[in-house]
Amino acid sequence: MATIKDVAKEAGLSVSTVSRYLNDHPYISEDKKSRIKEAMRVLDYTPSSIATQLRSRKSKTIGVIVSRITNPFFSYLVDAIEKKAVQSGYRVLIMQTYDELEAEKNCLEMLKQQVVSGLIMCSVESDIEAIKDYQKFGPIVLCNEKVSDMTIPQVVTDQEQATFEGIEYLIEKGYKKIAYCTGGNFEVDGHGSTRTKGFERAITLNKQTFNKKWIFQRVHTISDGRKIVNQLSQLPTNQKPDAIFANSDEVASGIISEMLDLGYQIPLDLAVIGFDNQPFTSMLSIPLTTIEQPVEALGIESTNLLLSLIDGKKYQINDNKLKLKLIERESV
Amino acid sequence: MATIKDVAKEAGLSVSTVSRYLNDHPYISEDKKSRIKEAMRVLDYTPSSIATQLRSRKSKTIGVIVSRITNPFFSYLVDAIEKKAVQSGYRVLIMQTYDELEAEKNCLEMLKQQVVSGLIMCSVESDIEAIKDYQKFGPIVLCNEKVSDMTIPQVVTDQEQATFEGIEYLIEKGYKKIAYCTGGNFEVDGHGSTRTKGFERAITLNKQTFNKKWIFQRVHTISDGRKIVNQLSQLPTNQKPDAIFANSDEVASGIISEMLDLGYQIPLDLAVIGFDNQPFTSMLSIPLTTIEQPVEALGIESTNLLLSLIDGKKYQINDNKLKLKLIERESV
DNA sequence: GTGAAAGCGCTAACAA
DNA sequence: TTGTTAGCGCTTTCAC
Repeated sequence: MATIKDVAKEAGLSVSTVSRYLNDHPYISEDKKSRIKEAMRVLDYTPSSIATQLRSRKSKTIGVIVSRITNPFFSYLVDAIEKKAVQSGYRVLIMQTYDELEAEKNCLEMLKQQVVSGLIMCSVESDIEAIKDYQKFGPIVLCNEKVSDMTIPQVVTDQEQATFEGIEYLIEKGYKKIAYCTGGNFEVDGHGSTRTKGFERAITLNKQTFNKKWIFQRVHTISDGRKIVNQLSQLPTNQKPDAIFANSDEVASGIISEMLDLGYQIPLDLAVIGFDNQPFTSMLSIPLTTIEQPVEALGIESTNLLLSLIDGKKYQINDNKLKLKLIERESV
Repeated sequence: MATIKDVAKEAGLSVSTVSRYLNDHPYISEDKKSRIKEAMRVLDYTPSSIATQLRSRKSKTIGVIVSRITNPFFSYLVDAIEKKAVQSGYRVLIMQTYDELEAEKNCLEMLKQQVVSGLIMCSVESDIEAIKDYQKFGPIVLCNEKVSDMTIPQVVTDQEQATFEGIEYLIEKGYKKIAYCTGGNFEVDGHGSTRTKGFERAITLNKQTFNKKWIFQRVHTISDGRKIVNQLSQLPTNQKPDAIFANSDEVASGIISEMLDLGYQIPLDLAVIGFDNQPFTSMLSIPLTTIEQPVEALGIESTNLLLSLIDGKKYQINDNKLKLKLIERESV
């Protein structure tokens, strides 16, 4: 591989002139410019990104932390982030945690090791203080994860309110025994707790029955959804919920699918409301009623915010498109 | 940020000794080891990955090229690749091309710039010679993309045969006018051409009608599937196909969904066979008959192969799990 | 066992 | 406008 030194020699110039050319510095004569260009062509030269990074102390790579890329919500998020980042000359390192704290710590280390110059966390397992510890190594933006500490930049929607409205929608439709699923832990702050607050507010405000057996924690996949139905079917008939709020369309479709397999009817035996509005949900055998997340806007705003932070600039998040929306279909 | 120099000073040793410790060299006294460990702890030291890379000339990052991460086939592939890579101490840079040659070229440049030490191409737009040009900068593995040139390492399934069997399955079921979708160009070699060969072989062998109007090229998404139905409905009744082979489950579900919206029945008015067996396909209103791809095995084998190549070792691909499989459901 | 020193490929003062 | 030079943080001879 040719180096900047080879190019300088070939062009009969110094490395600094070549470096200036590479970095679009002013004050280079047209004559030298063309000699450098020619030398680069002859030697098939490309600057070593690694060397540039070491010297200039910036990596032009951002890291994106997701729990599972196979969750369509995350793949659409990564899609939006990647497009925006590439537009701005950045690359995207993708890191999956599978909800494991240890894995997330390793991702945060990437910031310390200067592998990435910034981080977008689309899922978070660590507590706030742990994340704050890493902020000194580079900007960290939380995407779709709300924390009360406003010193951590975050791009969020009002999931508390949307969940509240989703639960009220069930209540208005006449359902009285509402089950609830979360990806995190019900009592503990952290993953999913914003939505849980909305759920509790709606239940309390409307004086609905609350039953601990109707709460499902740490559920994520289609298969988790199926398991919920199996647990539900153990319950005595008078203790069965008549509706369930699922924390993702994957969980919701697992629930519906298992219910149908067991010969039940949806929404007659159980109304199901999902979260995300993933592309396939309108085509399911029971088209899914769900809460749409503005996934593209979330990705774009997070990336804009992070890149501004990397450049030490201010960025005003555009809230207009960060709205959740209830999509009424046939599962409720 | 503390550097190796700071650690050396803190421990009262030379940088070379610290470097040796970092690289698990033999011949360091236990005494010094603990002094170094302590100094690292005190200074909260982490080696700069960039500097290590520059000096040791290896990047510990692999690049993965996909056309669109939102296609579940690719997100599951990336999932498998990422897990395997992380296990081996590598990171994954994700790059989307959206089937654009220009974007793919930029990805290949990452290899030349030494940003990545190897590349897995899960989609390819460039011609073989262009890819071969980049092999001198690092190993490139094709994943699920077959080319005749065996000097390019590739991990593939027998898509020609699976497509052949898929078409024969339609014929056995009594369908006589079979339409065909491909992500690439029908006549041209390249993306999708292996499957096309299987299609042509089955049609010819069984003396089936072939109609150019039943061929759909460069289709990828659900919305592309819907458009196909719109084109189909322009055809005079006696020229309409009675079955269609879709190149992905996304295209297949778009076709089915649009047909149903238009009041047609599946498979009565049109039998549809998909490709991939994505998780949601069994839960669609018309459960999809499709060809399952061994996506996890493809990801794992590609990664094993690439990492071996990076280390200059041989790797024998394990073909056992690289089998395609027809999943019979209700859309045929 | 340990240290001194050269240098990976590049950028950016500082001089000229 | 251009060149000289000192590093960025690390690894790796080579000497002791």
